[in-house]
Amino acid sequence: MSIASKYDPHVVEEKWYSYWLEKKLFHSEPDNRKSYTIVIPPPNVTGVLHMGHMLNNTIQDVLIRRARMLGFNACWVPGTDHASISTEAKVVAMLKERGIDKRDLSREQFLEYAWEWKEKYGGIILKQLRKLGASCDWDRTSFTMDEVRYESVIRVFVDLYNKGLIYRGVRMVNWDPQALTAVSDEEVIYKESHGKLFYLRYYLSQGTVLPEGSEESGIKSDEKGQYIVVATTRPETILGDTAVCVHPEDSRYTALKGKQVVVPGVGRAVQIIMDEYVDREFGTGALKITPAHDINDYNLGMKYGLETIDIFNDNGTLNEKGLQYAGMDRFACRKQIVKDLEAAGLIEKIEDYTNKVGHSERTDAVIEPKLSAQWFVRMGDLAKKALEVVENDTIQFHPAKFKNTYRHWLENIKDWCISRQLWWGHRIPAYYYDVDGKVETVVALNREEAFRLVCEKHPGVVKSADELRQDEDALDTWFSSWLWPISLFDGIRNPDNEEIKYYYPTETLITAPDIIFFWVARMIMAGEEYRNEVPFRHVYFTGIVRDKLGRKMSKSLGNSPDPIELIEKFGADGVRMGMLLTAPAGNDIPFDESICEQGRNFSNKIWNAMRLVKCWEVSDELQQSYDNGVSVQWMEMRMAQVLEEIEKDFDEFRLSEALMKSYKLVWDDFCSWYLEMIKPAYGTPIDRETYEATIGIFDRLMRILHPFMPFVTEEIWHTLAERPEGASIMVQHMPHSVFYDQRMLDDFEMTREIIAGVRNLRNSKGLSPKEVLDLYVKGQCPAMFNGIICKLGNVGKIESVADKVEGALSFMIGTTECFVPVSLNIDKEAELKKLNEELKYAEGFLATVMKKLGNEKFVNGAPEKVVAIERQKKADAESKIAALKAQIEALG
RNA sequence: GGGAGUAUAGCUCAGUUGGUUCAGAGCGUCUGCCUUACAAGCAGAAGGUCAUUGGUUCGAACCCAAUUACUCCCACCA
Repeated sequence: MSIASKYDPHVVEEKWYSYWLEKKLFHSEPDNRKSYTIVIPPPNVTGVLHMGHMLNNTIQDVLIRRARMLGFNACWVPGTDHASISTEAKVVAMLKERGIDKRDLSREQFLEYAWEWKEKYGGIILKQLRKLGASCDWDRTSFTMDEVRYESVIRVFVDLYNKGLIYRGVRMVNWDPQALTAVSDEEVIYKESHGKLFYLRYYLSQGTVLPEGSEESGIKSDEKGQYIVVATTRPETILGDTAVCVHPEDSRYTALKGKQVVVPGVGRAVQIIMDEYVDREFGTGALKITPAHDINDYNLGMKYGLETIDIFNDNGTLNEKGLQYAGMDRFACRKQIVKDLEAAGLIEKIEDYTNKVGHSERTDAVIEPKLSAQWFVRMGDLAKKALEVVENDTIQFHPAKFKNTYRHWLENIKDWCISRQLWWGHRIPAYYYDVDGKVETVVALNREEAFRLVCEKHPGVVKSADELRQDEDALDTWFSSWLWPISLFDGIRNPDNEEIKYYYPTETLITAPDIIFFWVARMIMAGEEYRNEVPFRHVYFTGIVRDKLGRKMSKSLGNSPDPIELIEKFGADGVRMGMLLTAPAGNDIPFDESICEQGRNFSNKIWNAMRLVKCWEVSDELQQSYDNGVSVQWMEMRMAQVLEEIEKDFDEFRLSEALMKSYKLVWDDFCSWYLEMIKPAYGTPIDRETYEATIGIFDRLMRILHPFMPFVTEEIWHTLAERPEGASIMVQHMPHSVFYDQRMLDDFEMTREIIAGVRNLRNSKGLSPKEVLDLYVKGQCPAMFNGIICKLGNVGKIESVADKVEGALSFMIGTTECFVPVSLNIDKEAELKKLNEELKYAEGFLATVMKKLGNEKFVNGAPEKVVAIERQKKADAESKIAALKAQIEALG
């Protein structure tokens, strides 16, 4: 038979993926089996596969394939996310390249381009997932903006609004005065910039008299009166000042409590407020408060009921509140106001100062914090329920340490701002109209419905639906993602449909820990609100894939390998295995291409094991030998033992451990031991019974490995035996652990050690593996595997002896002495040295044991079992020491 | 600034309720082998003061405290 000695994944992977698709093996329909559902964390629709996806989706595939083989109705639903911010940014950039400015387009025109873009690049990432072997039910592929998902999102918005859980409020946004739009936090780039820190004088209001002795503190005075000094980097914003704040425990300013100061150059008297927010060390410890132009100031303004004075126009020029500076650009104003204040003697000093200033990623303009009306979801009750189900382990986190992070966030949660100043996304279904010069709002599923509501509320005010003005903003992308596990099965629009009842709740969510708040927490909230049930039972947090220097993978660093190229190089199975081996849950993965080599080598190892087995000539006449019978028995038991461990690992989501154990079971136990044990001598046949047993074992080993390495296992499974048309390993039963005899396994461990001892002896003495040696054993030794020892150690005969053998090399396994007579001269010096070292070690060991046993507190305090073990150790050590001493004496 | 986490062999990680000499695995390294499935392989070996310092205990890699270093998340420095 001619089978290539190297496994070639390329043909195999193509072949089996098409086969699986063709036989509809990934597709799921509700039936009477138990469901096992995973919903994919939807990747950005215009994204391309990176290493993070590889890891995440490999894990999902492992779990879903295993569930399928365990007899569940496994359903893995794929889909993509419209990702408002990043997709819109990409479309804007694309338009710019074509010489089109977004501002010149209408909303409709822009969206047309955006959909065009989506059609062109959307879903590339899903195609790439197929290369990885992902067993998604592709018939169910969804998009967060397709019809079902769109309607679900809008319905939820309307519903929450009607329940009073959605409201409109004020919030500080990052305003780009050049693009005339708000930009997201992610689009703000903080740059170091060299500016000045201006120290301004705020005089106390006329008539204010401070008590004696306050001069040496923060309060100064000159001919014009008493004043305090406030430091600022943005002197132009004093036009919007409505307070000055100091720390309540700052002794320099205690006298100021309840007093007022005058904003320099503006003449407005503002109150002094006291709050612990102020950093006493910074500047003079006094802070000017401009609620309209700084988020912290805004919060303080809310807390103390301060007036909010917005001094800017949208384009960054001063408005009428800017007094004589109205119409000037904000930076020109800064220069002018400094000049004017200096002239008026209101500036104490100016220092150089370096700080970080936010710039717009799109236009590079300096970001202006600006108050604006936004939509919010009330988090109170939703958060409470979401916290509860994680605290009481209805939902389990793996690893559990993320519960802490989760708790902290939910306990300090703020309302969720869900409006975004974007076009690409779900447009907010709020409609505005005017009644007596006042703007009124209705929220409805669509314009017609809105019109109907308006007619009820204010009959005759609005003539037609077209007159209603719909909100220009789109919803935060997470406002659609949080419904994903429900909306995928149409559970929002049709809450009682068969699919949602069957597939929901899903089983496990696999995601990265950095979106625990954005996504995980909110899905839990939505699940509680709309299904009254958690969306998943387990959350498996993957690590972040880094390069081998520990840096995050990023495009700009160019340190992210192309997963598709990796698959080309090492095969999908190799890459999958490489990723999983170094990826315990929640740990970051320092990724190095070379770890995929181990996976590739393993594929090859299995391939060659198959080659070996398939090239044996099978004899029907030959009786199974005793040794072969024992070998089969041992392998079966060993497999049962490891399976037990693997099952436990899966229960605890220790996937790397489970894979490593499977790896060693196949490579070490099966290939290195079992196959060597039963391998017939060259040119001789193997008996049928052993052969069939071996095929059976091989078959089950492939099933164990299948979730990790789907392609190579399918290929080999088909090679091992004739399979009916349409058969596939992916729908075979996963082997279960069965009873095994621990004694027999322990005996074999001893056998292994004896064989290793003999081999080691050869190695260290330069004896050829071809030279047959004899073995004499003094002490306990299982005879069951003697034939195996002879075969694998190339031992001629094994004899049990009562006394030590003169002139032989020796080694000890526990308290058992093994002697190997050799023809060559024994190097007495070296032997003595080795024996003395062992003796020294054994005596040291005995000493520690004796110390323990001599300690009354130990003997009385420790459990009996532990003491008994110590006594046994003492006895073993003593007999070992006696044996070693005897050997040393014999040599010397 | 607030919160969370990590520290064990050259690298990546196990180590379950404190109790066997418990200090482990894989990779890498070194030595010897082209042995008839596989050199993408086979047979062996070496490698660690369990970050540091104290404490609790008969007994600590494990529990407690402090220190040091690193990582992540959130908020952002007037």
